[in-house]
Amino acid sequence: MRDTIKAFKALSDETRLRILNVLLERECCVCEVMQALDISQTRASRNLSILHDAGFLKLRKDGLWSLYSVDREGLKDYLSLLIEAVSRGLQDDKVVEHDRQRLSKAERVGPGCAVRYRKVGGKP
Amino acid sequence: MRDTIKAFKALSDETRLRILNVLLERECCVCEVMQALDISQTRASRNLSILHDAGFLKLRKDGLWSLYSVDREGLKDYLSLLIEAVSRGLQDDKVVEHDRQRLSKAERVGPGCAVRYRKVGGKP
DNA sequence: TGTCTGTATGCGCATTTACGATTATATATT
DNA sequence: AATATATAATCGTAAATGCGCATACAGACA
Repeated sequence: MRDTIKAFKALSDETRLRILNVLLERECCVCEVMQALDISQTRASRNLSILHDAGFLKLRKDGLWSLYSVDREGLKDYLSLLIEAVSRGLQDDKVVEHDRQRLSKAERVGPGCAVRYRKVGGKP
Repeated sequence: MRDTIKAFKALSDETRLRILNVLLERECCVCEVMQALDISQTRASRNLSILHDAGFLKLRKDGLWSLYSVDREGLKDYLSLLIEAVSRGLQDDKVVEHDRQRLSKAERVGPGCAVRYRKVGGKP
């Protein structure tokens, strides 16, 4: 689940979506990204590394340059895996499994539902 | 782009992924969700509304109860649209279009690349 | 070796986010 | 109408996030 969250978090930022779009055009070094988006070097570098860390980018070093890229098919496959995970349920996760167990015992109207979260006395 | 970001942001949180998983089992009211995840009412309600606002959940009112649900196919289709948007590029977006234009003029080695972000004097 | 250059990293700050506690709203029920 | 209950909204706070500034790091080359 942690990786899934990390992946979605990487995609939930305007700068990073813009970077992804630019990289879909072609492989870029950091300074090309900063030129394309008109952002600072720090900002470009850090968001590139976030996307890379989340598994969306490939990194190739060429001398001084860090060349980031993303192959469309690879990205599509990766996203498809995420879709499967979400739409079928994260079955291999212990937390989620525990949730399901408790759900089976959950009652729509029960003695300990929302009641305990209300002040007993009400307004005097 | 704003909606895309909102959707991914909704998915990049453990509580909300857990909620989604529970709702994939069956339709639930808020108090069932809080029982299943063992979380507070406030927390359950707020995160449910975030997922709903992002377009992942359907809401049905029945008396006092708010019944949230998600149909697997609908979710899958919705996620597929997001994937398409990301993996093909957000073409209908003005910001992104502008980025692409600047990219076409961007140079891998240019006079105003990373240089301007370095202190001129160096260390004395 | 020393310097130049592209990239990465610490640090501080402002903004955003998630949460609990409380209060408000809406629907039943008596 | 009065009360009870399920849910939503508000407020304050702690943690996370994004960014710029400055600096560190690594490769290229004199």
